[in-house]
Amino acid sequence: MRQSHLFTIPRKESPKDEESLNAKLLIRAGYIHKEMAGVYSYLPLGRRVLEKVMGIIREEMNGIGGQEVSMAALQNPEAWKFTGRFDEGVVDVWFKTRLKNDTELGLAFTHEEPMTAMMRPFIRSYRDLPRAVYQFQTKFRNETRAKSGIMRGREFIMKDLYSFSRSQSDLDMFYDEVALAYDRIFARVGIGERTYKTFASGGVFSKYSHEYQTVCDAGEDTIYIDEESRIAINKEVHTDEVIADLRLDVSKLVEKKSIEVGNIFKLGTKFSEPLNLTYKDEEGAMLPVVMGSYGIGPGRLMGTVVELFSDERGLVWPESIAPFQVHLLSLGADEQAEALYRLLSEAEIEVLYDDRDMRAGEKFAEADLLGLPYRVVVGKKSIETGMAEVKARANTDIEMVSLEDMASFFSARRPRGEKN
RNA sequence: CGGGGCAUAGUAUAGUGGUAGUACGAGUGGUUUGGGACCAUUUAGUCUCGGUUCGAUUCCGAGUGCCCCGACCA
Repeated sequence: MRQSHLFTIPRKESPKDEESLNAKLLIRAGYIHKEMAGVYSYLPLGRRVLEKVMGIIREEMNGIGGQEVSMAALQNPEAWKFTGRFDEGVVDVWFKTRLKNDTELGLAFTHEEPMTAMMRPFIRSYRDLPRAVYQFQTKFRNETRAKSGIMRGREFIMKDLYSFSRSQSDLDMFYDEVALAYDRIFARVGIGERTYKTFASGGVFSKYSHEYQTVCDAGEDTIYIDEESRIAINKEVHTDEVIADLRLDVSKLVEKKSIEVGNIFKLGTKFSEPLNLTYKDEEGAMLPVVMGSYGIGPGRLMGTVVELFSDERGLVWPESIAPFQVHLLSLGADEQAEALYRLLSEAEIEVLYDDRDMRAGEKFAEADLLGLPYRVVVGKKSIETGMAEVKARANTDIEMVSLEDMASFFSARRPRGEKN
């Protein structure tokens, strides 16, 4: 993409109505636009990052048999009445609205009830199980206090996966598969080694649930980590019983601030029973389906990466989720830069081409702010030598690469998992 | 929801009970061109409502918005 066509404009100064690093940088760099407290729009660059994140999640969800759907954000209270969760006294984050005829509706804050109800006609016997259904969908939560930029908003996209199994043991198996898929997702996004599968409070059907907590000072959560075993527990379950149960040594636990980037939860029959989602087993007995739910917030994940990897000059994207792989800057060598841009584009390398007529300093500063993994500078020297300078955003090393080798240079560095 | 703070051009900030200033940005002309250049010129602003006052952007009250701490958080 030509930067002269990109409608967003980086700015030098941080917005005064943001305190969190992720919001400051993403707004400055033109990745997001703030609509109101806790509500952000994604601009072209931000949208591309979000798509990359969702692409990785999608691949991993499909890899464990997930089938993607897209459920409505407007919700009929009907299904919710079976669980009592339409009641404001039970769930206080609802946004509600009304039809012209005065029927009350809810705006999705999660989808257990509608999902469970939707699956009823499709799950009849044990032959229809197991199933895993997921979506990327906008959730609305009327938080009393939005905070931390895109980390805790009132409207956000969530990947929510729901599993449907015959038995608790089948659920346990699938749950572990999801856990492994989550590990792969966080590793691919670049935060694997800082992300801990963390024990958190469970529900009626299991002792614990698990949260994926990424160690980061900007986090809202507190976890305790045993580095040797990589076992972590949320502060909320930091009790003598739990520590004994998990055979942890209190003295070895290290307290850390962290961001909850995902969670996995065994629901059991908590929803299938009240909503009457049943199947017939081999003997013809009607049994409730055993369910699980598994969430990841792609936007929060993006914010976490910003918090973790940015430096004083701006954003620093891991290659796997960068909006473009290469930032091509022309410094007074437009002809060569144009040719290189065409070459890279033909090789299907994602390039943001700074074809604007601006001073070098501004181009460098903006490139640093945008944080694309590789910066390629085509300047006057390139005209004579046929070489361009390649620099990774994450370090200071500069490599000279000939213009004709550039496409294969970057093809070899293409992040894994990408199809093109 | 409890507590605290803030609200001035597109952005970031000064300042004053009496004609609102600076920087960046943007427009125009020119000189520049490898780390946010320079000159000239133009552009544009006091959150809303009410009160005090001859006069309010400034003081007072309410509202709204935003930020932070806490509470809350499938």
